[in-house]
Amino acid sequence: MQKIASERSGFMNKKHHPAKIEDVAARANVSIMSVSRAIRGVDGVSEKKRREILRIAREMKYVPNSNARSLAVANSNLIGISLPTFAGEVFADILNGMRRTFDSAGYSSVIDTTEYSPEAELSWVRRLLSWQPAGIILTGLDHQPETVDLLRASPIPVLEIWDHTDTPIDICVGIDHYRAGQMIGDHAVSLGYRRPAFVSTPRGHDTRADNRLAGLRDVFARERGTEVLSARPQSGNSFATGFDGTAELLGAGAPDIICYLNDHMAFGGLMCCQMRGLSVPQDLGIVGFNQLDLASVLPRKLTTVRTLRRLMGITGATQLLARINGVPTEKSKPLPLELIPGETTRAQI
Amino acid sequence: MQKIASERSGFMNKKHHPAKIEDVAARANVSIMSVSRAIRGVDGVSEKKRREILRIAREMKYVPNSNARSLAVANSNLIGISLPTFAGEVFADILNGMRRTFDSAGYSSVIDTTEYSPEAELSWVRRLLSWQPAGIILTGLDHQPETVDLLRASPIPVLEIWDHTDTPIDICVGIDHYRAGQMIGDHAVSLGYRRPAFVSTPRGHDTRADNRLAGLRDVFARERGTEVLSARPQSGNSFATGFDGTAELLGAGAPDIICYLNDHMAFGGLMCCQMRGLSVPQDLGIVGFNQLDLASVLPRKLTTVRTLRRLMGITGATQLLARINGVPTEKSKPLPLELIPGETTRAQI
DNA sequence: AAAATGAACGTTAGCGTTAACGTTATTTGA
DNA sequence: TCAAATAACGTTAACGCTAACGTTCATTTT
Repeated sequence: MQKIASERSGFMNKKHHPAKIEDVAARANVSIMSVSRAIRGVDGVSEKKRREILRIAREMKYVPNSNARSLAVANSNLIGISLPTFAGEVFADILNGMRRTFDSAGYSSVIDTTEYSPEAELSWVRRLLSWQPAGIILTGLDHQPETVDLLRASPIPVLEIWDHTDTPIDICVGIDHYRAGQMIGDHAVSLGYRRPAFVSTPRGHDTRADNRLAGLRDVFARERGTEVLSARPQSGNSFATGFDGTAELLGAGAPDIICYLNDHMAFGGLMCCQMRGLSVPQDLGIVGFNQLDLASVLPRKLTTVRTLRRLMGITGATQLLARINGVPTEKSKPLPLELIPGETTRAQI
Repeated sequence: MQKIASERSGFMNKKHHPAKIEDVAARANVSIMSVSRAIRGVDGVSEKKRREILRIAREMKYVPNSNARSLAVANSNLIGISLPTFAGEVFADILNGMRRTFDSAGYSSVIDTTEYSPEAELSWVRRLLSWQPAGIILTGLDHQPETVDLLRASPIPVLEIWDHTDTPIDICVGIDHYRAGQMIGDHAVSLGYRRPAFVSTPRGHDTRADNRLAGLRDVFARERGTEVLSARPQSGNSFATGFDGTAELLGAGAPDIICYLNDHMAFGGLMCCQMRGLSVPQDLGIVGFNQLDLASVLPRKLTTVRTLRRLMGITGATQLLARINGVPTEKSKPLPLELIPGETTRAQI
């Protein structure tokens, strides 16, 4: 004597309410559970009935309610991801690696960007937790204390990606940005450069930029006893930042090599040099970072550092999936860096 | 005589189960409903008790279960978004515009990329529908019939963005790509060009590229009676595509102007010309699209078409929110295009 | 002073699904 | 041939939350 659920709406002057499992069951003359089993592909229904049920479900345009499912099984197949920004290739590459991995494992990813704000990250984490995600991914290591508390208190696996530390919240996959700065410094020193400079953005919370600068600075302090000039112009985009930062540095001091936060900025720098009639690498060395797509068409090969971003995404996702499935995993996994010598720095002296 | 829910786990050798509303209620000596009301900020609790409850909830690190909430109220504050790709500035710009708008209205967005596959779009739409989202956004107009059926059958508002049509699934905000192609064609014709070519990617389902090419083709057919050469190399990225496509076209015919799917490809083309010793615009005209960041640092201003992508995102999101709130909205809203004459095409003759 | 009001709570009944356990036919084994 | 095993179902009770309606008790109104 149960009433059919879809009748609850009294009269339906608009689009009618979507079918639920109950409606499919009624129409197929089976119990709700048989429909549930048929839909999920678990056994407990005969092949004949399963086909029949699936046919009817399709006919009725039945779409399972994930909220009800997640509530019943007390978890979801969502992976929550926090990125600083969608701009640029870097995070898009990492993201693609992760997504491909999650997709093929049946997980969906929900993404938010924080624009480099730990407060925004915290509010995202709060929202995420309310969805009972299977896992959470944060970019970098710079979090609000409450973010860390919340995540530690929850049973949900957490991956910190892009940066590297031995003491992650849970697990960590990334590169050592300080080491990257050192690599660039070592290379520059080996080529005989003496007056380095660094261009990045004025973002308060891009600790990767700070770490790379620190690595570079330490090498030059040790090997040459020189300071690293630094510019952080507030420009609209990476290309402009590189251009403006270079102009600023060329006005302020007389660097013989400028290192940039990424290849796009380095390109902006190259354009600035070209405009001022400076030749690269004769008058000035230029070093990028990340080996971005742009570099593939430049007539002069850019000196840069290769970061395996896609691989990082895949590795991170794989590690997180392992954690989710209870497989023991390494706390922290650093990815290799490779300095790519190019023609925007002078040849070995 | 109700048992405390958190005790259900028998013994808790790991992190204990997260607190639920019931636990907070017990600890605060009030009913579940008072906690619910306090958390949601609706009235029905005294200020004194509300503060007390919120304090306790925070102490217990209580996080509401969104699945249960969505199930109970039969909707969510999710907006599902489908994009072709995260690569490139275009969709990142649109996305940023949309996200900002949704965020400030209290909605979260869940995003998926289809890599230009309508099949992938369909499976995403299916998954989306199961989450009872408040709205759905698709990029472009090229969908599987079943996608359209599903969305038409559901009561959920749908926005199609980036492209333009008078017969959207529900509502539509974008630009007319055919018109954009015509604009480029008109400009090229007015500058006296006679042998146009077009470079894009080999993606089967980027109908925008096809529409722009069609617009360009029709103008040249009408005004000059000439064909448009076309190259669609399978390269790794936009820059390389532009480079390779240009090489291909220069080998095949003798175009006097090449139009590209976007500025990045145009830059690849410029680099190809530079390498071959061709001077732009004397030997060849170059036209980009979208006015991307890169263009801001190029020494020679690129002829391109400005698209208001961020505005498009904001407009689209605003329209969709209006639909969600039952406010009457226009079916379809085209955004303006502006041709930006530059120095990579010859001056008016 | 009795009645009417309203704020501040609590109770009940779902929301749509699944896990766990029943029940009924059908097959199998000795 | 009959108990035992198995396949194919159905029933019941959650999952954590909220809408709708009850209840209580201090105010206000007449």
